[in-house]
Amino acid sequence: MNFAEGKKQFIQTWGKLGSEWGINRTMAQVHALLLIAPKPLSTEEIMEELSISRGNANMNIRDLISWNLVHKELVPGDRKEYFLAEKDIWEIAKRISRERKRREIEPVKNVLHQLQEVEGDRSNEDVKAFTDMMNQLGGFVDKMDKSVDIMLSSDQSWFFGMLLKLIK
Amino acid sequence: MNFAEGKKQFIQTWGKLGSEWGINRTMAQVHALLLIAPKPLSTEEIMEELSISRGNANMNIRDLISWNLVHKELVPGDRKEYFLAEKDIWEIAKRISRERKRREIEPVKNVLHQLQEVEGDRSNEDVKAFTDMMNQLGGFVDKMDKSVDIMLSSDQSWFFGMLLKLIK
DNA sequence: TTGAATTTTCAGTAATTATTGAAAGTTTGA
DNA sequence: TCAAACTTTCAATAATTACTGAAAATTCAA
Repeated sequence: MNFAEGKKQFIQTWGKLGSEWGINRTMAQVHALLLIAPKPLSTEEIMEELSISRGNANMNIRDLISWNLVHKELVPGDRKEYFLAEKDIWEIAKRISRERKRREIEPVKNVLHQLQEVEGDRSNEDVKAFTDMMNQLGGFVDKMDKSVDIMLSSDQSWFFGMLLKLIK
Repeated sequence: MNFAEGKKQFIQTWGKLGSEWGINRTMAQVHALLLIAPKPLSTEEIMEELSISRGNANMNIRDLISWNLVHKELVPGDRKEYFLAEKDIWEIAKRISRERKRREIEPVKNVLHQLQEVEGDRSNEDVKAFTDMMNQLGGFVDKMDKSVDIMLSSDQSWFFGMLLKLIK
């Protein structure tokens, strides 16, 4: 496979993976493009490479910035903004984890804790089943949340070293 | 909060979480309903509780079965099929992980390995950046994949015990 | 200040994804 | 073997999500 084909396939694959995990396909494609770019790219270049409109490019770049995966780069003597992606994969994983935790896990955690306190006849089997499940889920989400905290304060080799040390 | 409100909120919350993670909202809601049901439910009951059509209920139940999260239960002397969800949260987490690994991670892993072999001028900075990123991503996905394997062969208390033992 | 360059917004539209409901298919007891 | 009970399929439709492009807002050099 040559470079041009490889690039195209990477952008496609990353976009598909993103959409399978609830991330806008185009945002993932912009991310893919920036991940393999040796230099910062302008909005124009991103529009051009992915054949998307200015509005679309702008919104998805902003979104990537709000995930801390991309930042602006200012080139002296140039009015345009350029964009550069974080390239370290462990750092990328941490930033995605941090945002998903904040945006999606913690709100659910709070709801589950609320739901552990529903009032109702404890001898009623529906209420019993509900409360049991809320307790189980609440406990699990708490542990997941703490696991993410550990990961966020680790470096890659320590983290995987610990996790994988028992492979046969 | 009373039971009826709590149930409604749990179904809503689980559906929202699912959709944020790329899972059909209704499938997640059917799952939520079955998770808190003390007995197997029929298609009719699911349609009724969630106000969805027969076709929709049927497709999402099939989907949950294909994820190994739900199975059929046959009641002697009854023609209808009833559905029961796996209730153990660690088992649920494993089954979801197993399927996402199989359906989404492994295909990406294979593509990334392919992409590590793109032909091209190594002195070209675009090619260099591309290859470096494919190597980094390939290595990372391999480690994630192995981590999931460990998790799949662990029990909950061992897994979290190991992971959380270093919390200050 | 001014105005050209650039970025952002957002109403309208397109594309994608999910749902309905009725017809076709299957199963099972008599 | 029949036919009622039940499940599955899928074309049509609805709902949701994403995208465009032009206008508005912003920035900045002169």
